[in-house]
Amino acid sequence: MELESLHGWEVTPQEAVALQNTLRERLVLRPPAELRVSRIAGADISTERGNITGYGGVVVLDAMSLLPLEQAGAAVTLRLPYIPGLLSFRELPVLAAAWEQLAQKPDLLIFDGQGIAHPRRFGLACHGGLLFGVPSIGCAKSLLVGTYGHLGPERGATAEIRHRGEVVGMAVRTRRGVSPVYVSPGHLMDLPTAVEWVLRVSPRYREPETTRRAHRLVNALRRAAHEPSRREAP
DNA sequence: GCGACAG
DNA sequence: ATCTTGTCGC
Repeated sequence: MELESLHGWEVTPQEAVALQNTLRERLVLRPPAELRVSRIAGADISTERGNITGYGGVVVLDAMSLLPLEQAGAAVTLRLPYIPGLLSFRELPVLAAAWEQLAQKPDLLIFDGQGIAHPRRFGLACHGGLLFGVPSIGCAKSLLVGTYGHLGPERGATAEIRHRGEVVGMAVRTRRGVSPVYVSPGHLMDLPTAVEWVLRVSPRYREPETTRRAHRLVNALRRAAHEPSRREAP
């Protein structure tokens, strides 16, 4: 039984921290031996300034062609503000609502945030992978913790992210001359496999195609709900 | 105590 | 993350 169901996401920041320290013990930082990725997905949310409703979405792509196969979206009232280190408690309720609508779950899920490159080694991708029971990767646009050394300018260049003496992730250059993305394992995943997949799904742009598709979906959902649909006008 | 701080 | 116009570069 998931601890989340016991608390129903109604947690204080203090309880959330305690929950992270407990759930972290369940992480498996190694991909299943039989892992075969044919469907790969991205998840993201979008909000308004007032921070009342969160629009979340998951987009599933064919792992080879990177073409969309299925997508699902949801709108949920956010319970927590953004608190560094507790992002999963803000985003997962709405992402879970979208995830449950998928007819066919993906083999791998990439989150827009950290995996174990986190103060308590339990970032969004760890929590989400564990909650959904799916191999997951964290791919963030900036660092939450840790530092890294020299990174070559060419696509494919990498540099280990270290935090408290441990390698927790990798800075990965997905496009020449552009700032890197920060990759770390979520659940049922290891760092080399995570880096390999992020590069594979980011053939042209800085961010993974999965993340880009999810980002576009949730922004469209938010605008459709906020902006009066002003289409037909005789 | 002071600064840092995914989205 | 969101709010926003123009602007620099391939």
